[in-house]
Amino acid sequence: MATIKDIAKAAGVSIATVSRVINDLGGYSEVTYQKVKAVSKELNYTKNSLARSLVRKRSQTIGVIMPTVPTSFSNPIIDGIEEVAEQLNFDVIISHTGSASKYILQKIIRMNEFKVDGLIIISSQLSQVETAYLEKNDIKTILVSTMVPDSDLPYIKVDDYSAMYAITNYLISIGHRRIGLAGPNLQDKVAGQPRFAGYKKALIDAGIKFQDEWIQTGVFDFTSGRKAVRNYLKDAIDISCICCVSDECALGAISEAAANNIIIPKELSITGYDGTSLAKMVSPTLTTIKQPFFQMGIQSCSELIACINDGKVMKSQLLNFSLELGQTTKEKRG
Amino acid sequence: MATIKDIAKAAGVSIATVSRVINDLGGYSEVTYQKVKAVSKELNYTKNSLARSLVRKRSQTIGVIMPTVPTSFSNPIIDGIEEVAEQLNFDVIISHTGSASKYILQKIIRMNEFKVDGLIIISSQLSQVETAYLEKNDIKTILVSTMVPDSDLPYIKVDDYSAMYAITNYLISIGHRRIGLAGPNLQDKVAGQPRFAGYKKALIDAGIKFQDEWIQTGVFDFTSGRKAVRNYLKDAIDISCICCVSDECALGAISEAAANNIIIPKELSITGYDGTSLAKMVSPTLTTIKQPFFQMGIQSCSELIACINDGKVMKSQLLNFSLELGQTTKEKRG
DNA sequence: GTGAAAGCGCTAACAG
DNA sequence: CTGTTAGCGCTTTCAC
Repeated sequence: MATIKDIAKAAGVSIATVSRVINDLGGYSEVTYQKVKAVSKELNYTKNSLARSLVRKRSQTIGVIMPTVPTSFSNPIIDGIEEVAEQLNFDVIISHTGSASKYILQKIIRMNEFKVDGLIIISSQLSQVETAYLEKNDIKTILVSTMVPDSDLPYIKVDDYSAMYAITNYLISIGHRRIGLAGPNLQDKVAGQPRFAGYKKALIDAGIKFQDEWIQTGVFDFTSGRKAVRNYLKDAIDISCICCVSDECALGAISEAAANNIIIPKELSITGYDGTSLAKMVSPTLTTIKQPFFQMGIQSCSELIACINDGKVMKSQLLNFSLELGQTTKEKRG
Repeated sequence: MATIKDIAKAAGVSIATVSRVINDLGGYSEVTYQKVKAVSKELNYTKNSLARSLVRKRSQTIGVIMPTVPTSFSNPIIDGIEEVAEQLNFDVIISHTGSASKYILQKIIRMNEFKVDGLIIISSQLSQVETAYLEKNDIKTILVSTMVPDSDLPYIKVDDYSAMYAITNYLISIGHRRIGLAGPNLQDKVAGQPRFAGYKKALIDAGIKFQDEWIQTGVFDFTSGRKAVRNYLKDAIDISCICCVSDECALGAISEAAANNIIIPKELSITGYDGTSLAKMVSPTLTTIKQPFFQMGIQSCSELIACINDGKVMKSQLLNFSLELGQTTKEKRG
C-alpha cells in the first residue's frame, strides 16, 4: 500500500506535488507530471479516501438507507441515485435497515460516523427519535417515497391520496360498485391513511355508499393480501374487485383467490400499487399505480447534491404517477 | 461536531483519557468516566470513523458488491451478511453494480479506497481485470453465488450442475420425456455451462436422447424465458415441460405461455431456479431449486471475518440446495 | 490513573 | 513550478 510519501520519495519530488498531479490540480511541468504518474502506477498506488475525507471535511459520498423488501422496488430508485451521483462525482454507499426497518436509527448513526455528506432515506417510517437525531446532527437528508408529517424534512414521492383515488376511480369507471380495499395500515399517516382516504373519496364522488366491511387492514405485504381475501370469503362479503395497497399485497390476494378457484379477472378484479418490475412479470399482469421510481432517485439525489454543493434548500416534490393497465381487471356489467 | 479535543477541554482531562473512556478501554477512575460520558453527551459527540480507521489501519467494515436485478434474490444474502457482521462488530456497506454488472471494477476500486477490511461479491461475473486488481491490491474477497474458474478466489455457492440435474430428474420422474431448457448462456462457464451439463446428464441417465432444438439459450432473465417459449411455438417443437435457468426466466416463460393460452401446468410444466421469495408469491407457485441465500450470507461473512480477524484462509463451500415443489409442474402420463 | 507526543495519509495555505 | 508546514480527529506507545 504505497502512499503519496512513497511516491514523492521515488519520484524525487515533494508530497505536495504528488498530491497535485494525482488530483489534476495543475501547476506542474509536463515532466514532473509524467514522472509522478509513472511512479504511482509502478508502485500500484491507490488513494486513501479516509485520509482525504478527513482533511477535506468532505467525503464526496452520499448514504442511502433502504428497507429490505421482497419486491425490490428500491432498485430503480438506487439506479437513479447512482446515475446522478456518478455524474456529479459523488460516491454512494447503501445500507439496509432489515425487513422491519428496525435498525434504522442505528444505520443513520453509522452513516453519520462515516461522515457522508448527505443522506437519502427510502420508504421507511421515521419516528421522533430518528428525526431528532438527524436534526441535532445537522445531517442533510431527503426522503424518498415517504415523508414525516409535521416536519420539514424534504421528500420526493407521489401523492398517495390522488393515486389511490385514481385507481379506485378507474375500477368505478369500468362498472364496479362494490370495491374492497386490502392491506392498508390505518395507523400509518404517510401511506395508509391517505390511500384509504383516496379510495373512500372516489367511492363517495361516485355516489357509492362505503361499507366498513370492505376494508381489510394490514401491513402492505403479501400476507396482508392473502388474509384480506380469506376474510372476504369467510364473511361472504360481496365485492367484485379489490384495491390492494401494494403490488406485493395484490400478489397475496391473487394467491388466495387462486387457492379458492376464483378466476381473475373474470370473477374478481384486483389492482396493485407501486408498478414494480414484477407487475409486468406475473401472469396475469397487474393493473397498478406506477410510481416513477427511477425519477425519484434522480430528483432526490439532484436535490441533495445541490444542497451539499451550493447550500440550496431542498424542496419537496410530488411526482406524477400513472395508471398501468394490466390483466387483473375487467369491466363489470350489470 | 464536537471532537474528543472539545470533550477533553470541557471535562478537564486529556484527549487520551477521552479516547479511553469512549472506547471502554479501562484505566480510569469512575469519576473521570462519568464526567467524560456526561460531557460527551452534552456536547452531542459522535465519533469520526474516518479518523479512527485511518490511524487504526482497520475500518471494521466489510463491503458488499451486488448486481441490480428485478428479483431481489440478493436481499436474503445481505440479511445473512448483516447478521454475522453485526454480531462480530463489523459494519457493512453495499454497492450496486448496475444491471449489467458493468461498473464492477469501478465499485471494487471504490471499496478499496474506502479501505474496507474485506469484500463480498455477489453473483457477478469477474473477468481477468477484476481478479488481477483484487490480487494486486491484496483485497480479502469472497464470492457468493458465483466463482471464477481457474482462480483460487474462495466462493460460497451451490453446485449448479447437481441442482439442474436434480430438477431435470424430477421432471423425468413424473413422466416427462421431452424437456426444454430455457435461458442458459452457454458462454458462461460459471452458471450457464454447468446447468446445461446437469440438465443433459439427467436426460442421458434416463435414456432420453437429447435434442438440440430443446435448448433455447439466453441470459437468465425474463425476456429469455419469453423468447424461449415463442421459439418453441414458432418451430412447433414438441415438449411437455421447460426447465428454466432462473425464476425470472420461468416467469417469462409462463408469461408467453399465458399469451398463447397455454395452461400451466396442465398443458405445459415449467420449473424455475433460485427459489426467491417470488416463487411462492406468484400463482401458480413455482416448482424451483431453492438456493440457501440467507445461509450463503452467513457463511461468506463468517469466512471473511475469520480471515480478517484471525488470518484464517477462506475455504470455498458448496451449500445444499433443495427442490421446492410448486404448482407449475404436473405429472405426464402416457 | 492520566497526559504528552508521535503519527495514520492526505490537503491546503504559504513561501519561494 | 515546487517544497515546507500545519493540521484533519483519532489511537497508541511511553512516561509519570
